[in-house]
Amino acid sequence: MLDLKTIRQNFDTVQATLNRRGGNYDLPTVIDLDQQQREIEGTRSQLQARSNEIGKSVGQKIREGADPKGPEVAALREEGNQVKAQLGELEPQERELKAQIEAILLGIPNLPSETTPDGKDESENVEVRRWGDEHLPKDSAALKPHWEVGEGMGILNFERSAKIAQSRFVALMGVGAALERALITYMLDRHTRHGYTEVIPPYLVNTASLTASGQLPKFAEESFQCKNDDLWLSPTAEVPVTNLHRDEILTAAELPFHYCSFTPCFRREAGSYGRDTRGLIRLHQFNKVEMYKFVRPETSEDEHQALVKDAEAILQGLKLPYRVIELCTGDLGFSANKTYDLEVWMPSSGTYREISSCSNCGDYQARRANIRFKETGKKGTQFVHTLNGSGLAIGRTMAAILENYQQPDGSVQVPEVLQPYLNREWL
RNA sequence: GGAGAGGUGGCAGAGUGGUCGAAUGCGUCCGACUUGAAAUCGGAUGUCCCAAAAGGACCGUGGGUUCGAAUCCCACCCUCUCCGCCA
Repeated sequence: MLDLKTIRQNFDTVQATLNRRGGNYDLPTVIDLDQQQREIEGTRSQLQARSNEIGKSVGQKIREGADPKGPEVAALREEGNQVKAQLGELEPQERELKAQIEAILLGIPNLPSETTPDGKDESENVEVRRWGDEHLPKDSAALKPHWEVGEGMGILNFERSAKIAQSRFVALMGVGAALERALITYMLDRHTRHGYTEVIPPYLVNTASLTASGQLPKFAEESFQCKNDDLWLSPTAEVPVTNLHRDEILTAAELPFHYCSFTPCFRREAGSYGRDTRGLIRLHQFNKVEMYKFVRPETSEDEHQALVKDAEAILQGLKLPYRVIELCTGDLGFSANKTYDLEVWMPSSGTYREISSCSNCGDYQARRANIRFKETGKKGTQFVHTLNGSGLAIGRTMAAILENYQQPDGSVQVPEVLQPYLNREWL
């Protein structure tokens, strides 16, 4: 959520920065409503002050021995009732205005960072670097797509999953399930060794949590909802982990918090009918290891770079070729001010596919979630900065392994770093 | 699912109609004592709105009673304990 005070004081700058994303955001209305609200608040708080005064003096008079039913007290009561009647009109107006402002603000995305490149859509994203050209498979043309490999080996089963649930689900069988588990463990082991605290959060989250991290109210159709309860299936560990510290005041000394969290993720993928219909790329349920940081504002840019490196380390460990893309303003996610995507090489299609997205959300989520920190000895509080990044999406990692480690004879080699976890060299 | 208890400041915990934004303890900060530290003593210390003063809001949430509500009434949410069931 953007800071109302900032919008008020730097209207033109905020509007211009927001425009870099494209799209239309109704800031003038916010300002207008805010002005109305503040006017009413001024009047209301004066009336409130008078009402408080009356209340106090009634009490005092009675204590001093005035007749509670006498004319002196009755006059005050009468005035009190009048003030109250006026308040009764103003209060609902003010509440309504505040609600309208809040509703609009919750629908406005984060401001892009100054360093985020301008662009209208993903075609204008900027490649930052590539890694692992020496690991590119030799004869890509002969390689099969990962679903054919997996189904051929009997480790991926899409048909039966459609029977159990729907399309866009998969069952992992035998060594496929073991590979999934090995990847999860490998990633968590690596991140915890580098100072991330492992978290297994609830996979069902309430409306307040989804609002805090930015999925609601705008993207309700993207999440699965439990009809009988105020609960949704979490679309990413980012949601529960953000809310670990919702409505908390942390102390400066305990920051930063670095978390890593393995969770299943559930997404309706509404509006992506027909895209990536085969394979592991776009499923309603997938596993992911997420990294998440709560940091002091002045460190967030460095923490962001480090986060990307931590995600890259997984791909490098697996020797999977990838490139790093910086998203342009038009492709930036709702809560992010700056995002790097990691895209892994998929030989069967000859393309790089997103396997990790590492975002700096600045204080945007922290405002929505009301997560602040306090400097000991200093007055007041500040919002923390939050960052999140996949480290990595497990299903897509498996897809990349099945394709990149595929041999001409159809067998698949196990990446070296996973061999200890799987106790085998070949799938 | 049945019965009961409870939600108060960073934490613990008092407060059952006005003098309560809220005792006390812990924690934190400043100072004294000390070579230094601990202990001890003195003082300070909630958050939010408003540019700020003044003022206002906030004792789970939302309503109600009252001149006046942390305190009384209603509804809802959540937590805990016991019983039952159960991974």
